[in-house]
Amino acid sequence: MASNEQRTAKTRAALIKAARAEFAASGYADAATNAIVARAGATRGAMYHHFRDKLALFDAVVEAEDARLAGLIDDATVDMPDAYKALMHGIGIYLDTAATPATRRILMLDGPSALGWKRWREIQSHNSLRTLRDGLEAAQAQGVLDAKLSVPVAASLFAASLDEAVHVICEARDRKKARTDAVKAAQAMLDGLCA
Amino acid sequence: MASNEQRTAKTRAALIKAARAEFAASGYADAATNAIVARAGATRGAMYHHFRDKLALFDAVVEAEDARLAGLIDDATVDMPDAYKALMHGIGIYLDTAATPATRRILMLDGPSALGWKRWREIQSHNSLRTLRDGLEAAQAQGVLDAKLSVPVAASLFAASLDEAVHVICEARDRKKARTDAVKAAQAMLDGLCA
DNA sequence: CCATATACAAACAGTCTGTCTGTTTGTAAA
DNA sequence: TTTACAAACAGACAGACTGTTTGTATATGG
Repeated sequence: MASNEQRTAKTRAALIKAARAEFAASGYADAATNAIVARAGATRGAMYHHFRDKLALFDAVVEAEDARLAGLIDDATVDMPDAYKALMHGIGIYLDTAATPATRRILMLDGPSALGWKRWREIQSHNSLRTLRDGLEAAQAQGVLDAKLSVPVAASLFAASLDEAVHVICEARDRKKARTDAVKAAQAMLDGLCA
Repeated sequence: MASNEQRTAKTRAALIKAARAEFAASGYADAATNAIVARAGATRGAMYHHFRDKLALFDAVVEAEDARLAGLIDDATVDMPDAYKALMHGIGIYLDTAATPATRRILMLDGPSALGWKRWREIQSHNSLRTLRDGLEAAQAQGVLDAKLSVPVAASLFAASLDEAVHVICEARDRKKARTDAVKAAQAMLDGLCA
């Protein structure tokens, strides 16, 4: 009927999707593997066959989530020659996409704590953080960004303030106003990096 | 012999101190209450008498830790009339103090995940984040900081990049160089807020 | 068709949290 | 000072959850 490859792909995908929902709803610590496999229509046996442990499953979810984010940003900025404009546009996409409960909880709340900062940043380095680093590098090449700055460090610090902006926006009573304030502050800081 | 008040103070202090060490060593999730009370020379019964649950104990540890941080910054900047200089000096203190394993793990890794971003920021709002907000407000009053920016929002975003700087410094092979790079980027962003 | 590896199922042991019950110690009024 | 009560603490217990282990079905390659 189904080849092993197909079975594996199907089961893994179902588990990751279910895990994403469960981790988003309960947080990493309180998400029971039982609830995950139930939602996926699988068993714990299958889960522990495909993933070393609960953390490995979470790792896969984080990776998928951040890759999705990076894809959205890439698509939206791929044909923007002006580095500064592309950066500001990418920031907007990031703020709007990451400000969903699931992404926020998984990527920027439980991610660093569960995976450790190092592994968490390593995942982002290939995905969402890469888009920002590429943007800053382009800006530096165009002479917009201060040549004396370390791009990786500046990208990390700036990315962190964007993550914080997501939290600020999500918890604000007036999200619209919070978003404008946050964008204003982020732009000011970006301009500072460009001085 | 010992009054109830004294007993309570002694036990609570011992528990918080032991919990700090245990949370720092194992992280919030993997720190067993058994290990905490053993280190404190107490029992789980005593612990659950003084704290609603493990999370309440963690909350107390976070609060104490952030208060300590704020105190250090306050002391170091209290008699600096120039707002900008005080900010830069405070940033240095923050980077050096928060870059210890215990503070980093408890305050900036497990804090947001375990307590939730809202509660975590609420604690910092009274302590370390307050020192930064006060500094930015003073800068705005002195006409240094852009008057159009929302100080609370700018403080949050900037604080997040400082937290990130701590991670970057701690994980870098060359901490010295990482610190200079981070300070450079942070100063550039601060200057952007001042433009 | 057979032997083996892969995919999955279910029971099991160990750990840990929060609660409950019981005991000791302090406090305050009679 | 005795007595009644409340606070501080100790230890046992139940429930939940993770990771492992053992067993079974399905696919794959010879």
